[in-house]
Amino acid sequence: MSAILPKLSDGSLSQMLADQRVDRPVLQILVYKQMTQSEPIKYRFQMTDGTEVCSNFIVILPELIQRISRGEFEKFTVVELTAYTLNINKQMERQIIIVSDMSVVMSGSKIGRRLDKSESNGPLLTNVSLNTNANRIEANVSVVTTTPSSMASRAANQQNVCPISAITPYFNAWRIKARVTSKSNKRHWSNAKGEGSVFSFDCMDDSTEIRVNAFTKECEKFYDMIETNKVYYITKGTVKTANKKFSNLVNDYEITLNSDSLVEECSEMEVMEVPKMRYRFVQIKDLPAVGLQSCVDLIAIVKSVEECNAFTSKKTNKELKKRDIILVDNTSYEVRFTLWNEGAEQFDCEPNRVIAVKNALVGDFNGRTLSAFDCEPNRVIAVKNALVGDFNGRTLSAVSNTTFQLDPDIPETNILKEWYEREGNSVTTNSLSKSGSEGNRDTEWKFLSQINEQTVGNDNRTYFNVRARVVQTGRQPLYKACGQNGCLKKVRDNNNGFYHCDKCQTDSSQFEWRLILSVAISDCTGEGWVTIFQEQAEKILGISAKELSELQENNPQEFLKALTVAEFKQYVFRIGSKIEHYMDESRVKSVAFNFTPVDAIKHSKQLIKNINEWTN
DNA sequence: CCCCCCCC
Repeated sequence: MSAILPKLSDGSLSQMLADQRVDRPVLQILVYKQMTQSEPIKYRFQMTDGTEVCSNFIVILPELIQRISRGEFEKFTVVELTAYTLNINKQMERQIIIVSDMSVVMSGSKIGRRLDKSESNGPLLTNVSLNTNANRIEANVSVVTTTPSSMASRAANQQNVCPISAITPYFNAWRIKARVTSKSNKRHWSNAKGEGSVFSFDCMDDSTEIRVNAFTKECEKFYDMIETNKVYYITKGTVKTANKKFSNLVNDYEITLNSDSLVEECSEMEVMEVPKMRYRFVQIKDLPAVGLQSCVDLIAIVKSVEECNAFTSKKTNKELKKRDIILVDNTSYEVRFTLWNEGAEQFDCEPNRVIAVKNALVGDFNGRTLSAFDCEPNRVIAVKNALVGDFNGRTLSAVSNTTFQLDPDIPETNILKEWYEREGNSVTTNSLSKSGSEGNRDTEWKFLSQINEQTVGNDNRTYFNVRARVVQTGRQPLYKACGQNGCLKKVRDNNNGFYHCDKCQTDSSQFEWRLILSVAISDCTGEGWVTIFQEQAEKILGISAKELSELQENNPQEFLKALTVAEFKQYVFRIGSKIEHYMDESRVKSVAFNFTPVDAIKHSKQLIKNINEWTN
């Protein structure tokens, strides 16, 4: 092998395990495997620094797991650990290294064997001193605990901060640095077990989000201190399985503060790197595929704002206030979004602004609607965590942790504004919030094994909702189409610079790249192939047919990467199936008409019910 | 150890 082999950071493992911070150690992967079948998926890696071997590298972050699925970290690959955290697992009495980011230095197939010490980089400190980026300086200073300075204490603060996604009930040495995205009111409760007060807040870092609860003593201690949008270090607390009844965040766990808990506000300097807000936007058009009572985030134009009305609930006799606003996005679909009580009174936004909503509740009154409860309206335009409901269609509601942002500083805002100015303000929109049964709510949920000649109609398409994982994508999705007068027929290359269309009977030097993508999808009962056409194919791959064709011609590696972005992700697909008869057999053929990524749907009671029915 | 996610 003539290639220059990468140098491993010899000695780094013993330092790392002794809790001495090593910045960006270069290690070789010897083997890895998936730890459990259950969610969340975790991987355990065995790595070497040339001398020592450690089998306790754990990968939890979805982004990294996706890269594992794509084969990026094959055997013998040399990687640089760009972010890791050492944790002492008390139950198992051993150290675990949580890897939250790593990059490939050289692929395993190029190296082809285990590297040993003679090929490593010699004493580690030499390696460290070669580099002078900010992280490295911090890493070095943090070891010098005998000479405290502001630098040193800041470095000490940063030390052992782990991503929220690494928090599980199985170790308690975590320390997170997180932004508070919403804070509840203080509530009093009394029942058979006693009485007390409680409040909760949602925290976010660049890995994920988590709900934090504080009861009675901790409620009094921390309620005034916690402020929305501020960043805190939090350490010590009881980690338990999240109660989905009270939380709509995408996290299996939540934290309850206890008497050992420490909460410390971050200095100005330190808050910068914690993201302001994380969204998983769903398009309005796709709301029908979203389960009722789910929560979604979306970004939209505020088309109109109705009056705030007060009325008395017939069910509870409670005095309620509500305000409806109409949201529209560049799918040309609109939905009604209902704000409640203070949120309804205080909402102050002229039409035609862009709104991003986090955590809206999806319902179905006269189509799909969104609603919000007692939310503090910021001057914002993105909705996070809207709840999907089901009164006569689909609606969106805001719940207590729903937030919005007006004209958020993200690329989607400009895309929407441009669309609205160009055509959106004049286009006829399809409302998901009107009477009738449009949308997918009447579409039956099926497992893949249930889609067969008994369930599929003979002549027309039968529509189903399925939740499935993409396990493979076809490698030849592009074709040259005629493109004249809306003709999308495949053309034949005359090999003289002209392309012949059988349908139009023309030869033209022009053609249009189009997509017919085949994907193999799988659920817990079976698998099958579905066809995805142009617009939906561009959407699932996140690239236009034209851009993809350029990659195909100029960059085979990037082409393959672009083709496989959807692999191993889960979606809810709305598919149409029909039986096609051939000479000696008949086959069920399916087309995916739209889809929603499952991680954008959060928890859906409909899906959970469906799965429970199947498994019981 | 706690909240109902409300209305048409």
